[in-house]
Amino acid sequence: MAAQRKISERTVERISRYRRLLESIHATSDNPFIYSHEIASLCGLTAAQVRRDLMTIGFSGSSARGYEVAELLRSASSFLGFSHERRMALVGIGYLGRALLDYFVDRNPLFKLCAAFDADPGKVDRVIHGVRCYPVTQLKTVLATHQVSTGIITVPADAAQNIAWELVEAGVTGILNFAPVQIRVPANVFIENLDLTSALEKVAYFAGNFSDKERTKK
Amino acid sequence: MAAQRKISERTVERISRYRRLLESIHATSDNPFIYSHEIASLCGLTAAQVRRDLMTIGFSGSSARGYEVAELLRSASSFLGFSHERRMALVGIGYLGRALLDYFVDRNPLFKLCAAFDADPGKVDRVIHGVRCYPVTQLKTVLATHQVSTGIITVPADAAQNIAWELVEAGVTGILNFAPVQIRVPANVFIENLDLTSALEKVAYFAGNFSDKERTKK
DNA sequence: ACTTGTGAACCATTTCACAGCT
DNA sequence: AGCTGTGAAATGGTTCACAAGT
Repeated sequence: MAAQRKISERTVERISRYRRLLESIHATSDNPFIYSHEIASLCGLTAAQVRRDLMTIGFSGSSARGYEVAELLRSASSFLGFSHERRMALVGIGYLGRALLDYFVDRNPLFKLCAAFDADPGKVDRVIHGVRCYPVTQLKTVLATHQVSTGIITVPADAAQNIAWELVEAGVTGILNFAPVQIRVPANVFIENLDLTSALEKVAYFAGNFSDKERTKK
Repeated sequence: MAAQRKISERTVERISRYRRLLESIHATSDNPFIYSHEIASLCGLTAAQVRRDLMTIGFSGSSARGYEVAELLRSASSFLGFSHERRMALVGIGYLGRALLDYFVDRNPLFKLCAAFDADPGKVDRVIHGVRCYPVTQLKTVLATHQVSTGIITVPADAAQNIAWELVEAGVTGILNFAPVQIRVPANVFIENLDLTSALEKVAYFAGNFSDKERTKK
């Protein structure tokens, strides 16, 4: 109980990365303990950052042996809400949409991608990468029966806002948006914009103007 | 000249978004001027943020009429380095790689995606979405002839570090990495990690714990 | 000796608030 | 009256540095 107030987006992202790292360590290494500086080095962060994050999710280690891998893995999973299944839907079955279906299906059994939608009748009424495809017109109905809480938008920019509204009306409270437009959602819905173009233009910018973000430690 | 020191990644990303917004406004609207609060509202930001960013790139508007759209568009393009062509290559022709080929090809004529690579011989020696595909073994040779400065990594996690090294050795100074691992590169190479899994897990986290990031203005 | 946990310091980014312009 | 440009304040995030544990 007593959920901590306001955990930052950055922290949640890092917890997700720690979790995957620990999963792989737990599967391959026989050392049941790990130090903050080891996690840090594997994730490209500082040890202080890792300790701060673990403090934030209320996880404690031992001064002598560090953190117990299995325990931390469990704790991070529980923090991220891996205790119950989460149902997701994707809208926009273009190349990117299909790639994401492939990427997310079966990556995590608790994140169930249970429906995909498209406005093009030629793309629906079939199964792609194991996910059933429906016409967008059926979005509300299908989402209601599947209890979907999270949506992924991969439609063209001009259609994105409408789709977002429909998702929200259908009960979705979290959206991962790949369309390169600012989408308005009610305050109780979380939206994460992944703008591939600006990501690439950023890389190009810093590739040109020698970056020196990496700093020699100490 | 007199390049301003240290422009933040956040700022560059926003400039990229402003630029695309202005491009569309320039094409569709006949009003040659725009106010900071208009840009802000269209991008989901505050007017102060927009003015600060434009100040950062050294662009000035007029108190009475705001910013000249065509001028600002030109200025943002020039800031982002759109004056000269930039050559890019993608490594890893899976579903995601193919989707990105489709996404980035012809999106911006100055960002030329000129080669794709894969370790699987069955995936190469052909043209996908207009991009020629080569075996990874030819990476260095092909990149050298094409003068590629920017790389996109969409290979599985365990192959990503090696590919990054090869890209760097071939002269690449900016990498957009989709593999969910921390990649080490020399300090003069810029790397941007786009981790789809942690993005989705973040959305799921905040979708569960009602976000209230949106705040009523004033 | 080397670790964790953490207040405090530091640094980056955003927002405020207002002078100055039109 | 309503805008821009910008110091200064506020906020948010990261790192320092050290007490305390083993």
